[in-house]
Amino acid sequence: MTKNATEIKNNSSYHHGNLRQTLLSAATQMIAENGIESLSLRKLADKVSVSRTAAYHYFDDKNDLLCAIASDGFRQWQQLLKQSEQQNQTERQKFEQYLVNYMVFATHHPEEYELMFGRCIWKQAQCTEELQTIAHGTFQYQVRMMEYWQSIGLVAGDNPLRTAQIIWGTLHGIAKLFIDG
Amino acid sequence: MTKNATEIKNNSSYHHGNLRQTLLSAATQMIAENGIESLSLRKLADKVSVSRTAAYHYFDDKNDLLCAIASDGFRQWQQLLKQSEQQNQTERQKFEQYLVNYMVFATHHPEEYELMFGRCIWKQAQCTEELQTIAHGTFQYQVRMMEYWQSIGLVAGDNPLRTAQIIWGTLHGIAKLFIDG
DNA sequence: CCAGCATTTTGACAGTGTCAAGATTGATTG
DNA sequence: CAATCAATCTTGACACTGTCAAAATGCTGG
Repeated sequence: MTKNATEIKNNSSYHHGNLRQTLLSAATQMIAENGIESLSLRKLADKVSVSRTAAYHYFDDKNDLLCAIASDGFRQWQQLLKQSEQQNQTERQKFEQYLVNYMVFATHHPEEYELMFGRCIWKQAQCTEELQTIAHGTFQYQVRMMEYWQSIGLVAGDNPLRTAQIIWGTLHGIAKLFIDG
Repeated sequence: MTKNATEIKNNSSYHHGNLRQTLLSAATQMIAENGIESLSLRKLADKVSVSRTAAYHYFDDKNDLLCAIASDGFRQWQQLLKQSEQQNQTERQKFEQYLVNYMVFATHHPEEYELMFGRCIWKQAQCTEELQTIAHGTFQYQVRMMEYWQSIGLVAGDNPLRTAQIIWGTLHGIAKLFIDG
């Protein structure tokens, strides 16, 4: 039973303290353990020792909660991108690290990855403003990296958007193959 | 209200006649229209004018029904593969047709495609024997095609399994990008 | 005609998301 | 300090879901 600081509950009080964060991290953990589809708001509430509808004060919806988790995932992932950009020396190393990072993230957090890129959120305009923004941001970030790599001739082609799309698609496909088998 | 022969119901009788096929095609249609997640056995039963648990005589489970639909999808797809192999002349045409067919199938039947390749079936051993067999078959079929193409030098590489995996992954990724946007 | 069988229905249960109304508490102001 | 208020959490309720057990129905061979 490992608890980090965000999961501490003020036991003695009716009010929780920081329920929103607690819900988010508990839900993320449950998803990582048992998959997205086996996460229910009620089980989540049980785990956090709170009533079944408590989450509705912080999230419109179950979908809204999932979007928040996915947003966190994108934040985390973008941080990973920046890291790999700083920790390596040659541009080629950075590019390779970029590819590797993608696969590592996807295979180490398969359920969260599925949540971020899978249909269950993006299908029909169920996507939060916030999620859309941050996801778009990370994609733009990658397009800019690609643009630079193409400008210095490290990657072939002259249409960074298209190239990024293809590479993303390829990595996504391979990652799914790895995950699903 | 277009009905094909498989959807005809023997209205006057308690017994349906060919409920299994009727369920399958009605479910396929509903999935194509409103997505996988909005298909419920009860709505399906309503649409077919039959009681909610009638399907359980033909399918163990909701999952079993989905697997049957996916199996049909694979059959249909494999037929498409064979067609493209016969209708074209040069090997290069055949290869290109193979790639095109994949994308056409994925973008024309996005929901069925999602069902076939998405997680909702393949996740945790929820996959039917039949589905596993036929899916494996179509994949093997493609590996053999790839093997041939590599043997005549049309496609680079000498490991058909690996190459097929990569191409599959790539196509899958790009298809998902097309579908989800 | 009737017994047995395949097929379909009814009843029931637990689980789910979600809304409306109430209960509790910490903070704010007079 | 006490009263009020707003934020926070809980209870009750509803419709919907998948699924099981038991009953009902109709077809079919003897």
